[in-house]
Amino acid sequence: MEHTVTAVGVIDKAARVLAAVEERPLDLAALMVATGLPRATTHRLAVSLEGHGLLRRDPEGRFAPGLRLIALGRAAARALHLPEVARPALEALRDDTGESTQLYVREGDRRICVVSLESPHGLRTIVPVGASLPLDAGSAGHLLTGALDPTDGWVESVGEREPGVASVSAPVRSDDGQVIAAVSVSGPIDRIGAHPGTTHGPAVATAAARVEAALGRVSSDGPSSL
Amino acid sequence: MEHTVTAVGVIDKAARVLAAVEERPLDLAALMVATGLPRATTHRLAVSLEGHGLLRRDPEGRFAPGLRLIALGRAAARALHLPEVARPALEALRDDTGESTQLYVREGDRRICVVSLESPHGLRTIVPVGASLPLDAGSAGHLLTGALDPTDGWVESVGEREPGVASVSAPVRSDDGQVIAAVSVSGPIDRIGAHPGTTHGPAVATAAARVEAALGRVSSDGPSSL
DNA sequence: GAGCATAGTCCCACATGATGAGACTCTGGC
DNA sequence: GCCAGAGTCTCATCATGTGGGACTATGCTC
Repeated sequence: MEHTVTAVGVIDKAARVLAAVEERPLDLAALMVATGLPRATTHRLAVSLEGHGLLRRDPEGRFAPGLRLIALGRAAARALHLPEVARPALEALRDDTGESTQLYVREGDRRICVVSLESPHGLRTIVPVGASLPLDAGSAGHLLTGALDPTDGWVESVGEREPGVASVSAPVRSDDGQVIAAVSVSGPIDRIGAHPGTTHGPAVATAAARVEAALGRVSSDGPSSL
Repeated sequence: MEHTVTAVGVIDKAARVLAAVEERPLDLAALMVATGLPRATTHRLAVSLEGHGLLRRDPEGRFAPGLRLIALGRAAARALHLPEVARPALEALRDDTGESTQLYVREGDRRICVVSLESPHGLRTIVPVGASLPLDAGSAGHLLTGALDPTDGWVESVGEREPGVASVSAPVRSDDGQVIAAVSVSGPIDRIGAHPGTTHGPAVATAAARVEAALGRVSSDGPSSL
């Protein structure tokens, strides 16, 4: 795997250690293999990261991501101001399509609605801000697992989360390709049809791209999979 | 502010940089002041961290926590297996008190229920796993803001989240004192009274301590505020 | 219980990578 | 147009990180 090289070699190595344990906790030997570093170096870096709470030992003594990363991850999400930054694009999407629009972010194995704008139609989908929904139902949920990489830039679902409701979603990605949010349009099948992506997909993808642009510089100058 | 010193000075400095931007984004000058590092050093470390996605520039060019931290924070939360590890303690608490018990974690400015065990009583509070609730109502919400440090080890609330419902919560902390979850007992005021902490507080605090113990080595050997 | 392989930890001579003062360019305020 | 201070970059210096190997601990096999 390609590794980012910067002007500070120790940080490069430390980043490799953090990346190595992201998938699953590793003992020292496995961490050596995963990072390609000599044992003494691996040990010294891991213990230093542990000292700062960036790694921890699980009950089996293996190295795992540390709890400081939870707090720092929260700080990163907070600093993004995603709901505020995304709102204009979702308003335009609501006005353009006439349907309810939402923005979801992933939290653990669920998704949380962080922006919700309702359609003027009498019959409309209503998702309150703060609503917690599963990942395995609805177009936004599928996107937020990161397992989909839609070639058209959007995915649709029909009747998955709720009978009679269809939705289209597009991913908001960081510069390194990670899905950080999903923009959605949703409405009754009777009005938006069984293939809402055909009609609304491009507009949803455009809104997601606008959110990405509005976020400005997001994440590193590192390798991008976009 | 005291800084952790380990065997790798560059990681010590990088951790200071990450800590400095946790509260709010900082430009280079402010980051110098916050970390006490010379400008060239600060710049070089910040750009290297940015290269790995651990920092990013916000639209004003200030350094902020990077999006890799969101993914790593998720990995840290996942590796903890908190719901599974906490379940036995919550079962014992439910059996001991006869009331519904829950475990909440913080997500942004809300809290999510990750374990929910219901009382055998016909009249009982029901919070589904996955429920997303605000932080400003209910004992668990107050705890998860991190602003409370209850001397008795628990806090109670009455009728805040829902009329007729009272609750007691105790914090689950990492070794460095951060609140990572809240253990709660909740039930109708008519049965558990207007001061449920008097009756159930010690048991809730004990359950939280059991969860902490069950987590084993959690976070660093760094300075503890406990 | 002995033997062995491999885990984790630590030491230290040495090579090299990080340091930081200062030079340089850019930008915004006056 | 001037200036202060932002951000970026260079490079001589030396302090630090490196990594081979020694050591201890642990778990497994016989």
